[in-house]
Amino acid sequence: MNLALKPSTKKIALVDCNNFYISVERVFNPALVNKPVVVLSNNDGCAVARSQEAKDLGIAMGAPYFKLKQKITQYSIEVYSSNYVLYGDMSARVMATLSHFSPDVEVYSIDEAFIDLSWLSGDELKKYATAIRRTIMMWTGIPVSIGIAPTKTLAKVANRVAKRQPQHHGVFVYPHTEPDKKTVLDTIAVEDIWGIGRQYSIWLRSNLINDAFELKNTPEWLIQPKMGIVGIRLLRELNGISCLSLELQPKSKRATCVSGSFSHPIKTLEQMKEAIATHTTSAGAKLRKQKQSTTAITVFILTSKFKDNYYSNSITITLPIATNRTPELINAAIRGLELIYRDGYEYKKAGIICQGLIPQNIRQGNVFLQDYSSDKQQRLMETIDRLNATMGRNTVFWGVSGINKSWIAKRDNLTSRYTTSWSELPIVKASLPSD
DNA sequence: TCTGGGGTCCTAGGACCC
DNA sequence: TCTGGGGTCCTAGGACCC
Repeated sequence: MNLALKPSTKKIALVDCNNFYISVERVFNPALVNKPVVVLSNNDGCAVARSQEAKDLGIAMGAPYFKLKQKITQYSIEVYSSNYVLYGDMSARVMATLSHFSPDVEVYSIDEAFIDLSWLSGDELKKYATAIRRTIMMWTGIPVSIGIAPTKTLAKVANRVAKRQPQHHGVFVYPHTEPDKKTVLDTIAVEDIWGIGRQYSIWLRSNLINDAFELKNTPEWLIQPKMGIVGIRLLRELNGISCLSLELQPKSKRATCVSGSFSHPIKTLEQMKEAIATHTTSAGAKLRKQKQSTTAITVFILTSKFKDNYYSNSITITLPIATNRTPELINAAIRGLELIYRDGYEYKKAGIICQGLIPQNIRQGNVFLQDYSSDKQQRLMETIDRLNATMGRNTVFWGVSGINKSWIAKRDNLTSRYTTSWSELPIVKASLPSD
């Protein structure tokens, strides 16, 4: 047998926060416990998180808000705009808690982490994971589910079992014997496997591969032509052969994107310039925080795809020198915008993507241009970032970004940033019992 | 009136080079 | 009829994830 195909002996745990955004809202507003709650996407567009009670009422992931309004009134569903500052801060607390339990933590997303527990014996796993779960609840108030298996893909499967089957109390260890594995994999529909999305599940089902057990036993030659190397890896992971290792160092980003829908359509170039300049300003701040510079900037604009007269366009501007300075970025973005903007359309969304990111300390000189490194410009950017960090976002901004910003996204039901803003600390209202 | 945002990886195909 | 071969780099588009 090929050495690389040896079954994994690792014990990988996937720790996943239950209904994360909802759980965060509940930490700061316990009255929401046991009630149907929905959190909306940016611009209050559609439902991105639902409590179990809301799921039971048939609120689908991604359902547009305007289609939900009737149900929301009918069942008194609580609705919140997404509060990413608060969710990000609570996420960091959960991840910090995990690092007390394993030296090897891969933060996979805002609400999930893979951790290595390979040093534990099979018998100790359940007890240890239960302790993790209890500690996270105690320190942060967030409920989690934990699935443990020899590969990441199987840990995802185990996590699903932990979450769906209450008898396991939120912790499930993937079994060792073949019949037990079959029992678990039989319950996982093919579209619920990590890495199988809409297109692949349609194809798999048309080939009579309907669940994880059937996929596990499909020969590689059948999968390869359609799903390529990704499919082969997935198949092997299901068979206990590790193809995806733990990524302990966060990889530096290859691209950074800032985009957004408008509260109402933009119909003039002037307003669009404001929007693009605003997004570009955020992107610049992101790049500087990541200590990266960009070599190219893509501008894109589009109208609603749900309406007639659809128009979308994009353009990529290559920068003569990699930069993360807002004025240079805005110049390039506006230049791009002017090339793709057409009058007579109602634009619904716009954004920019910075690509070809490189570490900001590597500065590739261009012999035709003077190099501006480490001069007043650099100090100016640092000062602006510091002011905005300490005195609030947009304390200092560029005039071209506009002042009114009537197009800015809606967030009508926003909770406070309880953990990161002194002015928004939770208020405890105490009243003395009257006799 | 109202349909998210920010990412990753992989592949195919074209341009270009020797 | 014939159209080198091998390699790299870049880009666009598809599929997926949370």
